[in-house]
Amino acid sequence: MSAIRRTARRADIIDAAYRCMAQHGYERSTTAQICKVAGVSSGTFFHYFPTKAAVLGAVLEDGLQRTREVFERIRDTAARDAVAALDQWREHVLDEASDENLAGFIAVLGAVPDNAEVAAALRAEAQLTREVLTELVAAGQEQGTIRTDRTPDRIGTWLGILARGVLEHAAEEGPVVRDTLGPEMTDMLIRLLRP
Amino acid sequence: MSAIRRTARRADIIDAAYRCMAQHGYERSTTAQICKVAGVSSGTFFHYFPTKAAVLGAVLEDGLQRTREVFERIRDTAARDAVAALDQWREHVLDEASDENLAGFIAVLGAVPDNAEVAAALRAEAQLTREVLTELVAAGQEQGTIRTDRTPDRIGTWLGILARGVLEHAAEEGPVVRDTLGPEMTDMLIRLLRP
Amino acid sequence: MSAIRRTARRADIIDAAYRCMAQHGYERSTTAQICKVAGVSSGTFFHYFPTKAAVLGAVLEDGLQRTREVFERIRDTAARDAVAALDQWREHVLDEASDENLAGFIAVLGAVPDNAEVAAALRAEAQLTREVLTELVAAGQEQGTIRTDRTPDRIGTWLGILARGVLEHAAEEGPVVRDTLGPEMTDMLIRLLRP
Amino acid sequence: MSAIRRTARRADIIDAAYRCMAQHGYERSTTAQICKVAGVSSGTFFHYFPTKAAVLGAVLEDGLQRTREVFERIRDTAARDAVAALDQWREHVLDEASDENLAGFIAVLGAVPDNAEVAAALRAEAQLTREVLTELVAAGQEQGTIRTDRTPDRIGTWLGILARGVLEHAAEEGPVVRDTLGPEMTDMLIRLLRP
DNA sequence: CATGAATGAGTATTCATTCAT
DNA sequence: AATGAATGAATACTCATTCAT
Repeated sequence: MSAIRRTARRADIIDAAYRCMAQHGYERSTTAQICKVAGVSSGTFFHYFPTKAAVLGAVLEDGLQRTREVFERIRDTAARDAVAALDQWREHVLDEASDENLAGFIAVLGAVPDNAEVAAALRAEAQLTREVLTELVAAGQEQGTIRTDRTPDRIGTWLGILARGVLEHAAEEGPVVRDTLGPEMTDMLIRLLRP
Repeated sequence: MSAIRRTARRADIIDAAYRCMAQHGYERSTTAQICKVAGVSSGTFFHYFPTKAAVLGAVLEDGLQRTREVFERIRDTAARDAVAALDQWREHVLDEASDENLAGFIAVLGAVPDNAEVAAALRAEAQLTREVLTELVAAGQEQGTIRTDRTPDRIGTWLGILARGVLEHAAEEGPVVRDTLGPEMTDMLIRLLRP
Repeated sequence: MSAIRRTARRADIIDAAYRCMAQHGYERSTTAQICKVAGVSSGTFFHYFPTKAAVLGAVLEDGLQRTREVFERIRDTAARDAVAALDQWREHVLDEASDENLAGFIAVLGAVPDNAEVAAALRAEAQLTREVLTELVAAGQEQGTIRTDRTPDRIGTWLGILARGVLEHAAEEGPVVRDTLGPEMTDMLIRLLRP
Repeated sequence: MSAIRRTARRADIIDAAYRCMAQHGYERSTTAQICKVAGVSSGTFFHYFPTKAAVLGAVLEDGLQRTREVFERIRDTAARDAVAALDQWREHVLDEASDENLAGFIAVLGAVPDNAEVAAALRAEAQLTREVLTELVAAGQEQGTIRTDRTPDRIGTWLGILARGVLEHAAEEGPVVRDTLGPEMTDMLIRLLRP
């Protein structure tokens, strides 16, 4: 069997797991259900992943990969123009909040299984976010567009808190009205960060 | 058996369920474990609660009761001094974030079981929070201490978002350092809300 | 529920497991089958034993208990009359060889699961057998009825080997014809042990 | 592909199965594991053997072949000198007991799958052993070196029992100390068989 | 009211075997 | 001939819930 098809199967399962867990949480998503959604047999499921927790790990790894790409671009922008980078980040947060599945999926992460891979992926994501935001704030401070009465690290932390709040809000309230939240968030950021 | 003892038993179970679920999530907290922590038999457990979901409902109801009390006081203060009320609310949020169990428990709520009682309690809590915050902001606007370029409802929503972010942050990072987060939050609120 | 009934249930399961495993071996005896034979549900099975291996452990523990009783009597006899004790032991071996289930059960023990309890029980049984046989031979040597050109330990070892051979023979050939094997065994022991 | 390579593959699988089963028993040796040890894919495995039981059958057939060769030689010797043949047989038993894998493999045979081929091989081995030993004893009786107060068949049976005991002993105690067991066994045989 | 033995549907996972490439 | 992806029946074990005592 070709490597392409093999990858496709794997991706199907990851995708199915993502959707199931976003809707019903980790524990209530049975492997049988994921198999059904992915259109594979239980045997195939365990051919690709040793345990159910491992698929969650793969889902997170996948998400981490996408986050890395987005943050890479934000990082590049920040070096030139922190305000523009901030706006990119804001768009990214709103994108996530608008993705119905993702918003639901975040909730899952409150009750993760004891699994090294899963824990590692979560830590990596948190670490990455923290790093990039801190860097972004530091750049803004140097460029004179962001207040300097707090350390980049602390301001970055609060940006993270804000993002989490928006995501949770979206998970609760359903698909967030982007047109409302977007401008409001811009306004908030200006007030919070201006020198 | 006296009504007092009956109530005590019930409270023991609720408390045990709260602690178990805060630590391991809803699904991974077994009734057996809750019974053990509460010091009762499974028979007794199901004597007081028809299902496992019902205990979660009771836990939430309990929390809602406490929230009501806190918010009642905040409401009273707001009528006279919205800024002072805001500070009370901020304290309340920090209290919650500092309560290790509660921070963990919030995470649970991402993956709740299909249960009318539970859903109702959650809705009531959200509704109450929204109402009080909106009211608080409206009062502040009238008193001239809060910006008036947005509706009380929208500003209230963002306060809610902020609170959720802090709670989630606490759940992830462990017991939050109050001394750091507290002043920063005050600063944030001032920047966000001043006219 | 009374302690008596509780013990009875446990005993039922142990007995069922013993019979199933004697007939089909450990791996091929499913818990479902054992439950059926014992007349209990799977829930009850796991209420009394944490794992399938644990029942095997209990079966062995049970057998060890019976072995202890038999060997206690043999030990007592040996102090006075080693030849008589030897005959008691021979009877015991033939009893075991005649028990169709037991003969089959011995075979199981070739492929035991990795389980501490099981391993311990097997070791205890082997140890006990070795001890008693060694003691018996030593007594016979003192009483002048057993050859003294080998150590009690070595002679005891060969008695053990003989017993294993008889048991295996019985497991293969079906219910052993006691009337044939009995006298022959006496003859063998005389030839092997006389001074 | 040449017949030689074909045979080699087959032999590899048989050898791998032998080693796996000797170590973990029949049920606990998975086809995947055997494939890995043999260095072939599952497809190849099932190309050469229709079922897992069939490989066990082949392993036994292989062993039977080797047994035949040994016994052929013993048979030849017996016609001239039963005592010498007995010593050859004793060496053979000790060889088997010293072979760590074989000793372990014997244990497997307690829990064999329901399979005609396997059963046939086992029966053939038992039959052959019985025949040769009976013949050997008969020759010894004619040569005046073995007691004549029992039939060759019964004496042969006891020799078989003894061999089984030694094998089981080896399986339990690990690699048997040949230097100890060898002379002792000679001594036993002399005592048991002399006229 | 309190207990804990009993239940059985449900779950993750294993593994011999098939078959398209 | 050789591969290894795919299958799905089978299995040990969990856990919310019931009910006789």
